[in-house]
Amino acid sequence: MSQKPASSDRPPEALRLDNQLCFALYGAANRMTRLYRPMLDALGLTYPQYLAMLVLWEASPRTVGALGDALDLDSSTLTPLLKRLEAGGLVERHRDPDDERRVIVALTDKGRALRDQAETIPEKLFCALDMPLEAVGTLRERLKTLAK
Amino acid sequence: MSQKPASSDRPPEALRLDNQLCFALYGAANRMTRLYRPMLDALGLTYPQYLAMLVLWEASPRTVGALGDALDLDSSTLTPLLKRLEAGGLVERHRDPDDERRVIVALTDKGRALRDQAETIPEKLFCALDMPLEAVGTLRERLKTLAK
DNA sequence: AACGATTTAATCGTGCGCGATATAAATGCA
DNA sequence: TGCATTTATATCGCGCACGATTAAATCGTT
Repeated sequence: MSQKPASSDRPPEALRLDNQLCFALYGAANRMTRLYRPMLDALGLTYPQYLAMLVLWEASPRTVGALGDALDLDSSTLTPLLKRLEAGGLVERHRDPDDERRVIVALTDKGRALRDQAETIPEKLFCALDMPLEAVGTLRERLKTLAK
Repeated sequence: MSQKPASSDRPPEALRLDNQLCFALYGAANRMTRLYRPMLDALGLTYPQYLAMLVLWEASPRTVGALGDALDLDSSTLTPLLKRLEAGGLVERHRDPDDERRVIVALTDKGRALRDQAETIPEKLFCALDMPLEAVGTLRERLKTLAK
């Protein structure tokens, strides 16, 4: 009954899009960005900018390097992003006098104030997800350790 | 003992980066792309190009719209990507004679042949993940339904 | 003090994602 | 038939991600 698949029977299961963790992750990440977009538009932030602001709301000032460590991004991504946040008046950037290689990124009053508007976002997003709180936590922790 | 957090005690738990499903997803997706990159470089493909090829290896030819449905991308993303695949000789694009609005994307012999080289990728990636097969499947299915 | 190695950030080019818009073909319907 | 509407793809601009490179400051060793 069973038969060894000939070359023409490919793709094998392993290459089917449906079986790819990578595609599930890719699609979920794209959909998540779309879910945030309308809320972040109201704050004048993009999705990666929002993540950078989360880091700064926890601790400001921070060096570019420290931000990069927290977000797992390097300066070629962060520098232009931070310049846009600076242009929007949310942060200030200046060289560290103690080590001129470093650039210190600090929230402005406007940047700190934006946190108040952001506070409603997690709740709204949780509702949009329509998923038990515990399941969200489980998934989040699983993703944190994925490929790391 | 307990105290109501004052305004200065923010950010509240809800805004902490550690608690964000969106950031876990963002980071995992970035890391996944990095994990694939060396393998895909060998095939001359980017990560989204690889996903498009997976779709075509399952069924070619397909219209741009059908590819977009499968990948959840629209023509503004796909058209340039497909032009690059065409420039690389992996696909051909031509208008559907039965409906001149549609563009049909078909694998070339070279595009079909690339599948042989791609076949080793899922196994290599699974090893790199270092995660039980069942856990990969569970995570994948969970992600498929996330925010959809 | 000198000088090579390391660290830190910026710059540049390429390829996504996607909103907004454009264009052309097909369809609906009065 | 004629014309508005809908559908399918393409175009354009912006903001990431990231590899490769550059430039400057600091560190370590002698």
